[in-house]
Parts: sequence; structure tokens; C-alpha cells
Amino acid sequence: MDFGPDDVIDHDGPVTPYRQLAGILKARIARGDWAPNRAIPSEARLVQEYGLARTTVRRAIALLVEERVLFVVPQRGTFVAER
Amino acid sequence: MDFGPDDVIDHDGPVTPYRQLAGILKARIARGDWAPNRAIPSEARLVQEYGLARTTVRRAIALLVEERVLFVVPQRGTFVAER
DNA sequence: CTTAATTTGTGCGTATGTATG
DNA sequence: CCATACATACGCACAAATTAA
Repeated sequence: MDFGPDDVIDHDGPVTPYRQLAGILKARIARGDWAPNRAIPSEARLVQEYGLARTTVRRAIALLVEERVLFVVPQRGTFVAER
Repeated sequence: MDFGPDDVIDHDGPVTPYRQLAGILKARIARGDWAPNRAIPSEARLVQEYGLARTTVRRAIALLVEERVLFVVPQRGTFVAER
């Protein structure tokens, strides 16, 4: 299998960066990178890894929280929801 | 019944370690590990048994003291409240 | 009486993570 | 991108009181 360089943000494409990141995170969760109730990388890490602004990372997370894919625990981290 | 390895702290989960310990202690009290007016293990022991920092153990105890589940006697120990 | 061990009380410093402007 | 605030966790060290040897 080849998951390909799906983990690169295209800043000039038609899809907004935060939606790209949201898609990447969903793919990585589906792939099993992080199990349910496990924390995904911190916002700071995601900023580094994907070369995005923190605002953008937070927007992507907010989107996935809305979709019940992630849930945030204040002062603790962002976790993968079950199911 | 299976009490399971509920006595293991997950440092990376969404639930704070001190809250996990508080839950474990409450479960052990309910289970009858220590009767009312009997001392629970010392802070130092709990630190060893659960691999936590003393600060964390004390926070868990403080929480249960607030809930009237435990009471502390300085230089004496921490005891199970009645009821 | 002295000493050592035990137990809670307290403070300081460091690190990580989210929340917010 | 930067700064500040807050909550949490860990490690270390010392104090005070009690008990045991």
C-alpha cells in the first residue's frame, strides 16, 4: 500500500489549507495512527509538521470536533473520538 | 466480577491522572479495601504503587477530602470517612 | 534521652498543553 | 507570530510532628 504524500499542504490549490489538514487528520485516524481516546499531536506540533499557522490548525480541529471525530479536553489535549 | 486493571494510570488519556487516581481510590474504598476510620496507604506508597508524582497524589486526595470521602490527620495519615 | 524512620505540609523550578488577545 | 494566563504533572528539598528503636 502507498498512502502517498497526502500529508503535504498545497497553499495555492482550490481547497483551503484547514480543510486539507482536516482531511489529512481524518485519513490518519482511519489509518490507525491514533486510536480512540488517544491524543493527536499538540497544536504546536501540527504547526511545525505541516507548516501552518496556529489559527489554521485550530480551525481544522474545530471542524473535526464539529464532526465528532475529535474532542478537546482543556489543559489536556485533543483526542480521537470513538467510532 | 472482574475489577480488572483499573488500577493503572494512563498518562496520555483524556482523563487527568489525579482524577484517575481519585476514581481508583473511591472504587477500592467501595470494594472494602479499607474500612471507615482506617488509613489508606501513605502518599509515598501511592507514589510508588501508581508511579505518580507526590503533587499528583496529593491532588487526588484533596479532591476526595473535598468530597468528604477521606479526611487527613497531619503527621498521622489519611483516613476513610464514615458513610 | 537520643536517634532514626515515617507521614503530612509547603515551596520552588521546569515542562507541556490549551485558552485568549 | 507573539505574549500571557491557567491547569496539570513531575522532581526535589526541607520543615514539623509523631512514633519506634
